[in-house]
Amino acid sequence: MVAVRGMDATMTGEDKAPRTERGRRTLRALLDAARAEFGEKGFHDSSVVSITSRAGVALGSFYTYFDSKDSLFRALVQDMSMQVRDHVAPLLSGPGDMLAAERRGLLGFLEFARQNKEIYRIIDEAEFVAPDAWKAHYGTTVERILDRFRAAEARGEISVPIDEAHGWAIMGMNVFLGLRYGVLNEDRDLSEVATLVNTMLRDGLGADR
Amino acid sequence: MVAVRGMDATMTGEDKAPRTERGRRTLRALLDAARAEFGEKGFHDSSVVSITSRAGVALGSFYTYFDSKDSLFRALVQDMSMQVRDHVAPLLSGPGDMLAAERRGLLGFLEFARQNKEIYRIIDEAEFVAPDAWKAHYGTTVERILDRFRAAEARGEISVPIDEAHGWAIMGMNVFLGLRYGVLNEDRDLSEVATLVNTMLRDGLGADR
Amino acid sequence: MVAVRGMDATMTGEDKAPRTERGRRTLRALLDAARAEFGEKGFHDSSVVSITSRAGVALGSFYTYFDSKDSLFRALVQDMSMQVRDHVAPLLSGPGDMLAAERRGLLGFLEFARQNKEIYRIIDEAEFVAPDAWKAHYGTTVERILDRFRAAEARGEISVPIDEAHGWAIMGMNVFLGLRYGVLNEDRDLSEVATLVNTMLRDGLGADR
Amino acid sequence: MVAVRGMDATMTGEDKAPRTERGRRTLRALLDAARAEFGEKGFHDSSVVSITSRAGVALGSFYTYFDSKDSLFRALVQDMSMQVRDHVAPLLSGPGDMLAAERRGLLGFLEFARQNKEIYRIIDEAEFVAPDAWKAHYGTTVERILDRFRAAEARGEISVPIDEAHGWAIMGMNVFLGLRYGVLNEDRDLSEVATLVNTMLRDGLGADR
DNA sequence: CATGAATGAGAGTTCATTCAT
DNA sequence: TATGAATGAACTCTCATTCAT
Repeated sequence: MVAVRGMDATMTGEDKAPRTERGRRTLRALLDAARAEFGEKGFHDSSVVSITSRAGVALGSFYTYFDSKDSLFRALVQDMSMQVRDHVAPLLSGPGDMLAAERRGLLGFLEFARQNKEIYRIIDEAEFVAPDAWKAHYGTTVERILDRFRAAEARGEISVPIDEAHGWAIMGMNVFLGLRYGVLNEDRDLSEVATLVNTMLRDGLGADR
Repeated sequence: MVAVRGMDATMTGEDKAPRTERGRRTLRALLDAARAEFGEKGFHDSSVVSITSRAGVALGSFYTYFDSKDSLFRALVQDMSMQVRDHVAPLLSGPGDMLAAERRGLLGFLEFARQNKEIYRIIDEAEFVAPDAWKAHYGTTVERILDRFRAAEARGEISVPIDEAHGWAIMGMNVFLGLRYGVLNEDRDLSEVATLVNTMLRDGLGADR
Repeated sequence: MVAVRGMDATMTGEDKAPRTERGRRTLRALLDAARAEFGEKGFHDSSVVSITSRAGVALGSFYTYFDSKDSLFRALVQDMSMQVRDHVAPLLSGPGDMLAAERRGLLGFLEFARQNKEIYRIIDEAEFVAPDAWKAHYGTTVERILDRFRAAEARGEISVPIDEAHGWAIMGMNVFLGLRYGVLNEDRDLSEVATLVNTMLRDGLGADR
Repeated sequence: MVAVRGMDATMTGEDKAPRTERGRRTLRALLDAARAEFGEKGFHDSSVVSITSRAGVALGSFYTYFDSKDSLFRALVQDMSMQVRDHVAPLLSGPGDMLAAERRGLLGFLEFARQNKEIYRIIDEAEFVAPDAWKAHYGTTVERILDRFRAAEARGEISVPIDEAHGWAIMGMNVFLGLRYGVLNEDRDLSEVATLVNTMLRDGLGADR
């Protein structure tokens, strides 16, 4: 069983929070089942019956904890989003300059994607199933990237004035690398990939140096 | 009515090609309707009835030309894929070095995404609806990027040895920029974005130059 | 409402057995409705909507108990098959030799066919709708006939060595007589028919005796 | 291509008779295709498109010759019925008494069934698809049997007074034997089966002789 | 006569959601 | 809180038949 961090908090305001220990267990079982189901089959091929039977609870119990299949999906996206961040954030602080930190962060992300392929899929499918949740995730991700870059800029580590577009570009890079080397294939050493891309990010591809 | 380039050719081998002029018109109407429908509502919220009524033909006529809703979607993805390429390819040849060409290509892509938001959505949703078509599209896109980069490397325009990962990174950048500045919002001058990112790609972000 | 003997048992292994009393009632209603519907209109002109509306339940409830229209039909054939046997079997034991028993069995069968015309139709249509169920029914019927005949042969009641073909011949006779005098018309005294045929079976038609 | 005897005549009064040689060829192609299709797949799984494409003619041409799928089926049943009779009838006249003739007839029928399995299936499925055609076929078949038997009775070859029920009984025997040893399996020498059953018919099964 | 595109009623099936127990 | 039967709208797909060319 996968620990679903902070889900109780996440649910405040939406859906229905459990009041007993038994309820807490049922909720957790449903969330784990949903994560597996959505990860494997995608939102539309997943069904509430299948999720409840995976979870070992009755169909009706689903609606004790969630308003709808959609709302479960949204709750899941929020949670996954937090998990990614929790995994990557600590790696960003540490010795060295911003680019070194950024390399550690990317590597951590690639490893995380490889070990949690469902999370990747769920978050990405949100673009079509729960656009708001998708935007919330990628919007704050860009914000964080930009915060780091602007701090580096202030410290003089970066020579070009940082623009929002830099954030989206970097994020796009990371996401596609995660998809290609984390999720779709495991045919590559992730550390190598991280270094390669980090170098490009630092020095560019131009020959005139 | 949007011209659906080469769809007749695309359909060879799958689904059923029309043999009369009337049939050709019906097929085109269906393709245009489907493109609009899928673009607006996404695959799962689109329905065959809705597509046929948009197209002004009877429900049954759909199955005169397509084996299933899925197969129409796949045909559409293939076609959209070709359209993107046909729009961008010519921009890549022209004066200047590879990075200049790359900038023109990115700008063209961003403009195309802004003007053809449905295409963007359809291709991206394919990741979840028709993974093979998605892989075909992004796989060949990466190949083309790498071909260009390797040629530039051979000419000495690039100082680092090009690796497949560079291709995925660049593509990810472009895709997310297209999404952010082409599809989601029109709040930004695309030329500016293209320049900004192209500069980063050439020189990197590092201050040590 | 017709009692559907042993259907609960029959359903074990296929389709879904009800777990509550209410479910049991719904299942029974569906089976009764299906029997009437298939009997009247045949498999292909029967529809699931029509069956459920006859049964007074919602369309969706059908799929709570059956995997498909086909699987209901198969379940029904199995059940009908058992009903015929249950009706005829007791008549076969009793006073007198095998031919006397056989006469009682045929008469019972003819009467049963006349009173349960739907059963007749359903089992026979299975030849085209559910061939395996059809073969199961007629295969075991022949086996039983042959068992009885071989026993009679062992007791010396029969002068010719019994062969499988005798079983199929006798069964064919019975089936067509059931169709003609039980199902298609009621213009004949069944006892008379049974006697007539039984006599033929005992003595043959040849004059040289 | 199978010659479809007398179909032109059969069609008089129903459907539309061809007036040109070309039309005659198209009609024949359709009939042959339909016979194969119905024989293989049964009435309901056969489709008009499939029949026309087997026949190598356009879908629309079907309705140049037939009023409907049903009416084609009926025409086919009538034709098959005649074919069976044409095959069996000559065997019934010849040397020996009625029982000897009857044996030759049964053998001919079994062989015919084995060589023309589609015919068997089509005629039998008529019970559920075109009951009138079915009754016409089996009704006249019984009549013919009874005519032969009554003649034999008049000649003193038969010791029991012949009743209609004898006809149905004999026919049922023959039909099931045809199904079992002609259509379903070819594991048996047909001549042996015919002899066996003929003997039973002459002498009965009783031991007291 | 031949063609094949067009039609649309109708079928079987799915599944999120409700609710009585 | 848990259960699972009941519901019915919605959907995809089939196919006999019509008809303009």
